[in-house]
Amino acid sequence: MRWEDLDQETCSVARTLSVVGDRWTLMVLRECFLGARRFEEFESRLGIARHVLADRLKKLTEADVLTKVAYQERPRREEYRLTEKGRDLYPVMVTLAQWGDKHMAGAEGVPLLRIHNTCGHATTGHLMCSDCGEELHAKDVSVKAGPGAVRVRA
Amino acid sequence: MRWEDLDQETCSVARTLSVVGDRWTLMVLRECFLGARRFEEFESRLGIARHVLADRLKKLTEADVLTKVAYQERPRREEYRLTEKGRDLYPVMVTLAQWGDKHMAGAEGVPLLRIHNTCGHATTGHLMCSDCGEELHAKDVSVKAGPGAVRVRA
DNA sequence: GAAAGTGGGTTCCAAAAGAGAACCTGTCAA
DNA sequence: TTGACAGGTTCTCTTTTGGAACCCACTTTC
Repeated sequence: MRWEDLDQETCSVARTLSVVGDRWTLMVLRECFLGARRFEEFESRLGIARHVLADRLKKLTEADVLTKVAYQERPRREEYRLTEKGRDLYPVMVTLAQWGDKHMAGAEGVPLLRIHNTCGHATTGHLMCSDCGEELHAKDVSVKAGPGAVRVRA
Repeated sequence: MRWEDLDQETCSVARTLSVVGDRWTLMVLRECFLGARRFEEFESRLGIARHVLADRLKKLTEADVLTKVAYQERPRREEYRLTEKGRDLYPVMVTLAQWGDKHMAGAEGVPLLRIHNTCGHATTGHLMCSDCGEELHAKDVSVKAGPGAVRVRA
């Protein structure tokens, strides 16, 4: 299967990955959530090849995950900002980061703490059921074909 | 920067992506959570090139995300199962799927519903603060250098 | 007013990774 | 003895990266 065909899949994970599942794309988005906006910033923070960065920013903009906003005229300069759709990827970032905190941090501890400004404490996000409020674990969740299922998976 | 250097980064997202941030790896893991275990199953469900699949399964096994378990002797046949470390990636899968549900599903609706067996209802996971129990949103969370921070980021 | 700097790219080449198909290895069943 | 099955490996060809150089519209400095 070619990567470009992924968005045709009857699976939300596959469809999401068709947008952000690339080697560099999630790293670019990480920098967005950490405040990066300009081409130069992304390049120097990530050490990514410039044409690859240009391509990823273009694709993310086309996918409406980022948007270009002019921050000066003459010479016109534009920066990239997360859209609402892009900000909706925040839970993905947090869950990725937390897996890294748990399984990839060395003896020296986690590199970055997340502070919940609302309550003022260092926080970890827990995935809770929208219905009963209990924490969701893989073993307690099964899947069922939804309205958009073309074929049912085992 | 080369992809292999990512696990040296002082960032849990980068470190996580060094293990699962590959084009195909997350698709392989999706199938694991949907019940796939055998080489043949992964191949036919994903349409992935066989040598790429072999390579990803090997790397995931080396990273202790999957483990090989013999399910028959003579001829010896082994299947791949998620380890505890692998199952810990479940929140990542759910958040990816939910983003796809929200932003990539067409008019026909979401392809797959997740049922929380504990309460019996179709569920969506919400990321809640471990401390105050409120839902975590990007705008309410800031970052701070943790004990494992080598250099502080802006 | 020429030279250098800035931000955001594009172009080039060599190297690495991917797609697709064919082939290999035990083992059993027909 | 021929085939089938599961799980790979090997081959060739195409696509994508990594890294460096170049470009362009302006501005600032000499």
